[in-house]
Amino acid sequence: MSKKKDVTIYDIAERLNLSSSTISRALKNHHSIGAKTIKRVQKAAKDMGYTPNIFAASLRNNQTKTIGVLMSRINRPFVSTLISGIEDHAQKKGYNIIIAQSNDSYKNEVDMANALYNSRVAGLICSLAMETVNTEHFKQFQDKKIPIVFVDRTPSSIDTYKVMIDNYSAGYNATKHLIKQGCKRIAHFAGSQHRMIYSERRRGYIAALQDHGLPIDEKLIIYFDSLSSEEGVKATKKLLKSAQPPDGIFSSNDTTGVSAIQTAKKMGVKVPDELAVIGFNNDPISSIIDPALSTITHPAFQMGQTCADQIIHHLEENSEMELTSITFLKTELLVRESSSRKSN
Amino acid sequence: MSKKKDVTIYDIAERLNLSSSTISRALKNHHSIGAKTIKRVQKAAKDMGYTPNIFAASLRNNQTKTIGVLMSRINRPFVSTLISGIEDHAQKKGYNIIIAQSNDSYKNEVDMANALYNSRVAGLICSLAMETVNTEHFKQFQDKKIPIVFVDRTPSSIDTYKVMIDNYSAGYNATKHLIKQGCKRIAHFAGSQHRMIYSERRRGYIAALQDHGLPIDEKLIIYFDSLSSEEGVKATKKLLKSAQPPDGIFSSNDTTGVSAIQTAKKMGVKVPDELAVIGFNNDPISSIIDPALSTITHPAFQMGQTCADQIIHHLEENSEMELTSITFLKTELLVRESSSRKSN
DNA sequence: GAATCTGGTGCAATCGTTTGCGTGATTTGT
DNA sequence: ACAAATCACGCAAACGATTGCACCAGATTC
Repeated sequence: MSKKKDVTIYDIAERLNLSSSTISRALKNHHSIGAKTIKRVQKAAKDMGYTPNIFAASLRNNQTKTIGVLMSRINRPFVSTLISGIEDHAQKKGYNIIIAQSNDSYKNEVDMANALYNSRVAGLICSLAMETVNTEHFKQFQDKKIPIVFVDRTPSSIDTYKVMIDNYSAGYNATKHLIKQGCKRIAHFAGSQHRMIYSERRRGYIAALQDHGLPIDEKLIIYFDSLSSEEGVKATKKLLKSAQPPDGIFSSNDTTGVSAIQTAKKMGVKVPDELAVIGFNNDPISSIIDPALSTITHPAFQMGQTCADQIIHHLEENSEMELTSITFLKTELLVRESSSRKSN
Repeated sequence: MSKKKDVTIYDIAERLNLSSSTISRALKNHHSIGAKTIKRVQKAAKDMGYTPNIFAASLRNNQTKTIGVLMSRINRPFVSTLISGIEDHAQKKGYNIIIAQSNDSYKNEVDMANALYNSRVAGLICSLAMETVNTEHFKQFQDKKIPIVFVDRTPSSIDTYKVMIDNYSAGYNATKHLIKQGCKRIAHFAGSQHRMIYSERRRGYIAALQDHGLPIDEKLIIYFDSLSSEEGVKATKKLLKSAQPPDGIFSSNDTTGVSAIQTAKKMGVKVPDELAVIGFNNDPISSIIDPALSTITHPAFQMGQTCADQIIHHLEENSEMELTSITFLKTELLVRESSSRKSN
């Protein structure tokens, strides 16, 4: 019935005949408080079931222990694992995370960024929506010195913390691997070129072809809007039906890579012998498809941890200077059947 | 450099020669404030870039617009989609969600529950860890009248909001489907029987067998700890090598269902003709495996929305009475090749 | 013209923590 | 033994929004 009032430091103070200031300090082991007093206070606090009121503290200090996380969509293997990593590290450091998703819409991203700003998060971890070009909505954070770390889908227009993989090298290696398998006409499933992760993968693909004396054929580069499975099927069909079909595909994600395999099989094209395929991300589906899809592995969980670490480190060291840094995490080429030609 | 102070209602008051109370009221369209004043105030607020300080408000009102979400693991298709649904609805209603994961450990669940409690969330949405038996850690929420909705993995020991599917019927239907396909010896991959969702699926399985005059063979029921793919492979091998191998498997999730298919294929057992398989959840992998895995579909996103709706509705209507209700969402039998015998 | 309303606004206390500064009491140094 | 340093703690003012109550001018009523 009666809403039990929470116990406050005043209640403890009264019980112990001390002042609230002493309680406050004792609770945080302040050195100016006697050791026995600290003991007494902490014991009393526990006994009385004291819970600090974070609102009062946040109000007073004008800061929180909450990190905002803004992603395109939560329910994708890479993203959910990333978040899992963020949560893991944040939790260990005593931070909460509050999450929001843009659904890859620019408008939503802006709205959510504003909402997180209004929630007065201590820091922000963000992966851009597919659509986003303008990044004005992040300026408010910068103005208030709220650290931002962009992860995976990073903007080139903002200098701040970035955690990413070397998409260029990954794209290069994936393509090179196909070349080594004997592919001569390698197609590329490219994502939105606004997003650096995709343009870099494409750049790696191009460079690998060039370095190995293969021609660049723009007809072999298919640009996707969302890299969805439907798009993958459509593109594969078109490619395989064309006059000079490819003998290899480097796909910017696993979803479309899997679609390529499925479509090829349906059309009677042998994978990997007539068409070698490699994807990107190492999603669960990549190991389930038959033949299993070769891919590039992301250390998603670790990326999440790294993001959280960067933010928290910045917050705690209050290093106003080094507001920018780019961390690259290792990727690996994971060769499976979809690109392993027996002849090799 | 200089930390720009946030603009407060006092700043607006000063600018407009009004009092802070008037500003506060005008900002919420309080009826006792003149219409022109409201206009002026709101315009000034916008112009000055006013952002309400949620800590001050929360402190004063002793309530937040934040919902805690406690899940086993975030990076699983079902869970991440669920969260996506929660976020979607919460956002529309102006609530934030803060998430935590137990990693299916009881100890973590307790810690996280406490952390969320200390964060003073307005409500809690939780899906129990595999291990959890004791639910003491939720009592504090109940004592403070903080609404809880359990989703999917619900406890039987607490009367509160619950959002779930009818696992009994789903299990019954899945099993019945296999029977209709001509299966005579149907195995069941069962999850932890502490979790009602798994015991109910098992109960449905048993009932379906009985209703159709098939014997119950405990040797055909395999109890899993985590329903992981490794466990799935092991169990399938054992079953198929046994003296009387099953001709059908009803698996409590898709992960082990897929493992069963893979293992059967590897062992030269034809799916579905020699072994029909049906899973649960409709994870992405279920449609990728060849033959595609029949399964039971969960409306995960909608479940998330429903959870958020229940909490928020409770919060806003302040209905102290109806503290309990169980919502069942529809599941559907999704028949794919892994259980479609040609003869039918 | 006095009394009563009413719409519009201000006063001041409150929520619980934090913290700069001040003050007694005890210890140290010489 | 006395000044100085150290220790342990309390006072009181913030932090920004909310809200019960009081207040006042003008409108209405008799």
